[in-house]
Amino acid sequence: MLEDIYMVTMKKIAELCGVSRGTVDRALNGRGRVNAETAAMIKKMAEQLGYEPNPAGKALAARKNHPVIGVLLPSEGNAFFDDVIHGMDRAAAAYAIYGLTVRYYPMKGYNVDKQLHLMEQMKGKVNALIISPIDDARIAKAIDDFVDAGIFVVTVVNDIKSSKRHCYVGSDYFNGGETACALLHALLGEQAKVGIVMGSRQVLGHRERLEGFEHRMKRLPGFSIVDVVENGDDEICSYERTKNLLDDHPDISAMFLLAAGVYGACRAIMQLPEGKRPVTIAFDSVPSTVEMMRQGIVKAILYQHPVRQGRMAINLAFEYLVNGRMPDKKNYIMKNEIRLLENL
Amino acid sequence: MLEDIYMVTMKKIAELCGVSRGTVDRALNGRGRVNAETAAMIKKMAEQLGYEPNPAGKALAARKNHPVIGVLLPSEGNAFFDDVIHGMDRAAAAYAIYGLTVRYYPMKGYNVDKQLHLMEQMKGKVNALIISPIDDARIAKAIDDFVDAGIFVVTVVNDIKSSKRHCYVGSDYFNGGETACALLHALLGEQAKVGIVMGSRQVLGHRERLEGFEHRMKRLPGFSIVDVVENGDDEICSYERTKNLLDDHPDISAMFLLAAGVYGACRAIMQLPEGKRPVTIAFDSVPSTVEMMRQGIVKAILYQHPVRQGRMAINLAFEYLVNGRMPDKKNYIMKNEIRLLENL
DNA sequence: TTGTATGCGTTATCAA
DNA sequence: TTGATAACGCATACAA
Repeated sequence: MLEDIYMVTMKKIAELCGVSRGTVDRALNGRGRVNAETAAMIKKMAEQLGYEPNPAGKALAARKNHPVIGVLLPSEGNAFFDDVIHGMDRAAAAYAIYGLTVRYYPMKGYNVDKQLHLMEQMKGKVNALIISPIDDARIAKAIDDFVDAGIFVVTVVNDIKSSKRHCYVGSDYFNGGETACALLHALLGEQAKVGIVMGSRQVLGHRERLEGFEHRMKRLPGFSIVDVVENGDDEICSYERTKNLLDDHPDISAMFLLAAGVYGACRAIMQLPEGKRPVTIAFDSVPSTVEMMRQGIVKAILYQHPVRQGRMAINLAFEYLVNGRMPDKKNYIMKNEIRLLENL
Repeated sequence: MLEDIYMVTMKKIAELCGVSRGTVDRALNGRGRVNAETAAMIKKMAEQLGYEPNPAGKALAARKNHPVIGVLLPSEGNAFFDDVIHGMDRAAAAYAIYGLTVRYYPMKGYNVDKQLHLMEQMKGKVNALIISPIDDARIAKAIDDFVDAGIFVVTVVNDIKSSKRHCYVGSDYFNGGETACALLHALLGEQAKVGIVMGSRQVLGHRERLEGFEHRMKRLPGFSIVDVVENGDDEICSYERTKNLLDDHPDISAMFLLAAGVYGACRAIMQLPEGKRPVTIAFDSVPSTVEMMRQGIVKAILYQHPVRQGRMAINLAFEYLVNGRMPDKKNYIMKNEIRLLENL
């Protein structure tokens, strides 16, 4: 009987220990005001019986609490986050019955001061923080302050490993780079001259993708990276830099667009005659990229389950706030999926 | 305040209607023994206030009920279902606190009489049926009997559209075929002579995959199907038929393994000299197929989220049994993902 | 330091 | 046909 382990209730423990339910509650939840010996005895008993608190009971009793999750994302003008937020909204709707509220703090781009400012605003207003942090020491420090103040912190999409955040939900960027390289290998065969367009070396995920790509490439002697340009996630810049890249290196046979700015880069690629265009792959199925797949410019994309990332982040915060459950892993990593136009 | 709409409880409705909570319960849950007019009034009030039952309350009260989900799968000796069952187990563990039990009825292969026999055994013992049905009129009839008896029925992995099943969880097989064809196109370019190994034309999903492949191929004049062989999901048969296929058609440049028997087919392919081997793709990342990817025989697979399929099937049954919520869709379709060795 | 009473929202049982 | 009451598991305010 699988469910028998859940049949262990506080009431039962109280009976077995010959104390009241209140005492059991205080002992198990460390609320103090309880004899040290009795507490030890109760804890031991709970341990032995494999007591697990019943979430439904907790939820019911906690109706007066109205925990708030604060969500801080650089989502303005970044279509990828639309899907992340969609996942969050759906999860939030499901948990509204527990009195859970989600409050969004959107920002544009990767300005450290701006992000710090928003974090300052959130202080005292949220019981959990979901953040897509900039990879910066000051941000790490600010996150640690939240954790030290007893706030539950989840990083999503981007991570800061040096911080005390409770856990991370996102993709494996290094593996994304490896997979991209293997994909180009599968598409092109043994020989390729690759042009790479990235967002910014300031962004940890972008760097890791590049490293993953290079790492996988070591096993491919016929592969070489012609050049790597940065577009700062800006479409116009992406267009210009890609145009220059293609002009300078007419021998490029593959393009790897490892971050935003896909549309701009593709516009530059489209200027080449149809037979001369490099095989192009990109990340994420945002609308403009899908359009470029329809046009035949982008051959395949790597998909990182943005909706699930959003849902999972809310999930973890919910479990902590409402059920008092710590995440059982430090990292929740989504697979990098390969998608063609056919299986978008 | 988003959560205010959920603050509508049965108690509140009872007060507003000037009746007791018991009456509200009977009216809203259609348990009978209630005056038609009062029932209508209560329902209207609940509707107006946007009443949503509180799952936590339900869970607590439903501890006395022990709903049982019966799961009938042709899982014996089929590694794909291991993942499906894993997803079910995890979901079941999460719902055990609601007193939910899952009971498995495994079978081997696609014998209609055997499946009917097991369904007969389940009668009266389960409150919901999750089944991977054989595409047969007698099975459809048996499913209808369950539905008529008030049992909630979910088809998973395989479907019978002609039955009254409440909903289907699985993949889009036609799209899987299309995607496979597009993938081979991406890997091989414009020219390909394709050999196809399938399980059985008796299996709806296999037929649909083949149709999807053929449909997508219409846009590829350089593509042709050399031959289609059936292996009955048997490794030895798969090996023999594939061997004959390759012997008869030395010009084959691509192999599409659209069902089980991947290992057997690969063993036949391995007998060809390394430079002469066709580009091979297959479905599902079962261990033996993964091994064939490591060996470099299978270049890519199509992945159909088996774990999520299992989880979702349990989910739907749970929502119905415990929360009384009908599924909001008839079909829950997983994406066909493309995976290389790198992103398995 | 400990016990008791009450309430959260729903359902089931029994009495009216 | 209805209403009252207890119960599910947990948390908390208050009494002892």
